[in-house]
Amino acid sequence: MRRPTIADIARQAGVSKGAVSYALNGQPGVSEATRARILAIANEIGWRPNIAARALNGARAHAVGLALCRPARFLGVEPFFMELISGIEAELSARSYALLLQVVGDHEAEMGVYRRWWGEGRVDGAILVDLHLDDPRVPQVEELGMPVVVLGHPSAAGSLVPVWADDSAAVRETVEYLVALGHRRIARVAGLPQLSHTAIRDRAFGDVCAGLGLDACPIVHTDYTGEEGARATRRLLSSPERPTAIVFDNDIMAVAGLSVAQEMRLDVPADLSVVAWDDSPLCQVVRPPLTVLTRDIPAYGAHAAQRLLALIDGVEARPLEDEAPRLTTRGSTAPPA
Amino acid sequence: MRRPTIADIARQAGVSKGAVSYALNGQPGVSEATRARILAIANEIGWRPNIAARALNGARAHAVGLALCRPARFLGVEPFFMELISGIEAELSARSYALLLQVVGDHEAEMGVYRRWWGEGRVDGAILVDLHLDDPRVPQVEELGMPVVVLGHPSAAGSLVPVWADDSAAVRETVEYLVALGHRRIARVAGLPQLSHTAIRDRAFGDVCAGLGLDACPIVHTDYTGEEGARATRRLLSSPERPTAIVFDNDIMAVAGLSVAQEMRLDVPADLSVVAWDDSPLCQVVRPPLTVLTRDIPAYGAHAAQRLLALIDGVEARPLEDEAPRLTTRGSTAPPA
DNA sequence: CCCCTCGGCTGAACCGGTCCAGTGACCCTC
DNA sequence: GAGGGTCACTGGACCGGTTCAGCCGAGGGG
Repeated sequence: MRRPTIADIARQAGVSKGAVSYALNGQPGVSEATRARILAIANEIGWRPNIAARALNGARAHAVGLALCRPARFLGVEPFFMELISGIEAELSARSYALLLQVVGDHEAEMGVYRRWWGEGRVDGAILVDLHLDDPRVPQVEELGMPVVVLGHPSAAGSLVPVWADDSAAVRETVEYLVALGHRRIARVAGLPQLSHTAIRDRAFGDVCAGLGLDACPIVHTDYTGEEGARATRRLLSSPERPTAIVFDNDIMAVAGLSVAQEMRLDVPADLSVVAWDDSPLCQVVRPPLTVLTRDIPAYGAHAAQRLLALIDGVEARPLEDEAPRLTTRGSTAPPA
Repeated sequence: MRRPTIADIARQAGVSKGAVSYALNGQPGVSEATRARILAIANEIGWRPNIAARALNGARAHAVGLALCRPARFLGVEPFFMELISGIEAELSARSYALLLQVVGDHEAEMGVYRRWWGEGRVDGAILVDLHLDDPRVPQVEELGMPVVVLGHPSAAGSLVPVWADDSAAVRETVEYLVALGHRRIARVAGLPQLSHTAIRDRAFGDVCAGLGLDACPIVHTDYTGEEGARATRRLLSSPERPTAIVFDNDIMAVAGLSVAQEMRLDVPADLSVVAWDDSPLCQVVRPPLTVLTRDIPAYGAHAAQRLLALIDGVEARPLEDEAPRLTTRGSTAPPA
């Protein structure tokens, strides 16, 4: 059962292919009566435009790409990506754009994917995530000439359109809140040090702590996994000057840290306050529920998709600073005992 | 800067388009010398085949679709989908197939997506997940004539190619293990009752409990969220005949249940044993670490992708029963006090 | 009444590949 | 040395749309 084409419609309607094309695309050149007849036939025989044929005429591919460059076992852990994707999706599907997804092993493979997608005309643009310091992808993508929106701070985005949130403000809010509660020894269990947002949060953390005249404010870097989060927490809590509050860079490490504290017979929040970055159902089911830095991740994705679509349409896409993460206090933070 | 086409290569090599096509596709019809020359030129100018042009010749779209039909906030929670996707991906990208992803609100929208993808020639096939009892998508997809692999039990897959795991065996293994430990009152906190795998697990649970002559073995249905998992656990633990072991249908509910038990001053595993379905880093960071039913989810996705690619290639794709989930015991299960 | 305009439509080129029929050139063979 | 076969390659149709130039007829203006 062949898929119907405009030639089939043309034959049935007794007009030319050209007329059918005009009718179906809402362009002038056919009378209303003919247009209605053609639309009725198209509808009846279940015609759909063949995107390949459309794309061949220099038109858009009506798809954008997203390549994720973290090992599968890390990806699954964090709700972040799934939420981000659903936000991107919502925006794309409203405009009938498809999302091409690929999980890659490293940046080289990721660039290979972009080159292929772009070269084959599969996508009209892409969204770059997890920016690194001096990210090699930025100049390479710039050279490729593909429309790209970057999820990350403008300082690392080169000439690409950035969509970002003010992590520094969030760090400041958190530390100031903890200090207001009476904490003086605050630690940070951070993610991968080569990620640009890790660096930004690190610097903000250092600056705020110094500005408030706090004692040692150690930062430990991890790979975002529960195991490393647990190990980092164990180390921090075993030190002679153990912190009374720890800020974690994601939820799974925060939960792991919570478990470690309880294992070490420390009461949370009396002996240790815990803050997690990014809210997730997980943070609310553990006891005590975790104080978190909340972001609207789907909105974040949606905004990136909007900017990308604008870019593809040739509209000048301006950088977008999204809402800064907000501190949501729950049971895991309190004045130190 | 226009993308190079085979016409450009032909001009530079001084041959016809046809010869270039043969050379680039490894087909006979050109001498090795000419082929080498053409490949060198193609490589030099960075030529990539335009998939639209290829697809137009009745060739494959070289993409498969996956539509996920759960609200975004549920999707993010479970690592399942991300792991599944990365497994599917690994198989697809090895064959240079792309994955089209869409998050939809309901089955009707999902069918709309499939109709569009298939009608537009965007995909060569799709993978159907989260089968329901009497799933309306099955007959509709059959009618569409699109190659489809179903992740779910053959009994619900109609004429579509199923890839599934023996959940019944996993349920049996779990209950028998708990009974061997000395448990007599075992409960199950299940997922959405309309899902076919929930029904299968429910039935297996009932059968095994009855077969072993156990007392009341209640089943509570939820929407997979931590909140409902917590509520279900609270209800079960408040009943006069409270269970000494609970088997949860996912990890987040198991963690929520664990928290509820600890809140109610019940010791896990002394007063209550907890088993989670699907291992995830989460299960290992909480205290005690959870006994789980482990599946190799990426492999599951990879197998589905393999079957789908076979189907697309016109090879008869046989149903595939994947490995049954294995019980991995950790600290959350023990003989009842 | 004739010319001009314009709406409505046709026919064909075009996008970038694939693939088939056909054409020489060359070699082998009887 | 004529006939047949193979090899290497060419030219062009084709896929399913879009788009443009051009054509025809009706209606309006002078």
